[in-house]
Amino acid sequence: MNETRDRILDVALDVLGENPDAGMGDIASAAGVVRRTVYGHFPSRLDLVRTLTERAVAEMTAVLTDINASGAAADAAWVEFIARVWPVTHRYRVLLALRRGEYGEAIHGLLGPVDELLADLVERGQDGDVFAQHLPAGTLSQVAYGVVFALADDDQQNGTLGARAATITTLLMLGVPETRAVTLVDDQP
Amino acid sequence: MNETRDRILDVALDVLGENPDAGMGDIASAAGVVRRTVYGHFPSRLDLVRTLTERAVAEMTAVLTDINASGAAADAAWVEFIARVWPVTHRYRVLLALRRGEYGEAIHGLLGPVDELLADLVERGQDGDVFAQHLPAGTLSQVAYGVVFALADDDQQNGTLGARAATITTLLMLGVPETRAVTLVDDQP
DNA sequence: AGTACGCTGCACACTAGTGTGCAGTGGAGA
DNA sequence: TCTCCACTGCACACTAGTGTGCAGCGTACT
Repeated sequence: MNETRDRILDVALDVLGENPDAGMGDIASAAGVVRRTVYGHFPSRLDLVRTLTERAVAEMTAVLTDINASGAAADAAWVEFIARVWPVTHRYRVLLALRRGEYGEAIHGLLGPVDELLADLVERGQDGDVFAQHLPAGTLSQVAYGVVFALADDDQQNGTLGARAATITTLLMLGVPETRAVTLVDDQP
Repeated sequence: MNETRDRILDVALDVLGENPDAGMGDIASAAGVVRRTVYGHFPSRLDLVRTLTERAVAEMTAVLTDINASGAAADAAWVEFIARVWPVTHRYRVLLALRRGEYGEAIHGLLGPVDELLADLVERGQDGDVFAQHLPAGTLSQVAYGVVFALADDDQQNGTLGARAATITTLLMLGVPETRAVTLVDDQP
């Protein structure tokens, strides 16, 4: 049930991914529905965007808490994190744009938990001398996963090639030596 | 002469840096001037944005061609590049936002020359085995200087601390080993 | 057959921005 | 002093989006 609502959400992710300033009308017609119908499911544009964000945040926090609980080394945990979120990263590339822009404030709040989990992971790596300390954990984690989104955005076919490159690039900037980075990535099941 | 025009441009850089969607009215009042006056100098919003971009591009291409002519090694050239553009990078952080958004097409075109020069520099480094090859030169250069802008945006006081951290972070992601990166940065006059 | 419900296709009011026209004002320079 | 010119302050027309109201329509379920 609610297939129209789901289709609107799916399509909105695409449309807003292409152009974060797209209007309700654009989303509606992309979903093969009339604008009025979208308002039937989401009272306001912000509601739609918030729902989208909550979806994304739920997925990412699930992965991150799972990984954090596994007690793996920070660098291995990072590799697993990228490997697991990569398939959906391109779909959620819109998050990058949403943090700035109209609803920045509201969205930023929702992303808070993800930010914290990532910062914790990076900090753990820095404390264990696995990651470099040229930047504070909060900043480094933000920039690193910003790079992941940027690369996912670039990698249109979203192949495994991109996943490997993204993982290596971020490991490098986290201060992991290239040889170790390659080993970690190739050990991935 | 034209001090009002210059003030508008300066202020616009700040205002649009804060909020890329700011209107002509916001820019005008921030410049202590009435909206109508802004239109006196710039026939349309796009004209203003284009002028701003041309300014930034001119500065960056000047630095890059200068460095490219010096014939330094790619990694040393990169360090010099960051050192020289860093002081103005925070001012031009708006460029990040402008590439997407309303005038993306137009702005992207203007940034072309900068993109090419950067890609050339990175490619030179890859050919000489100074930089890693996990990503094509075009992508790697884009992501790396995206990180520079992101860090400049984060580093509110825009101190030399940030410059050092930004340089090291980007060198790492370019595949330069940490020891070498630190040496390069500390050799900087 | 009847009903409930989700979608449609209009209508509307409202907001916020862009870009233009034009008369008026004040100060700097010939 | 007179003139030029930049800036002002208002008017306006236009666009593009948001969000709402309401009658109608078709389909699926009972």
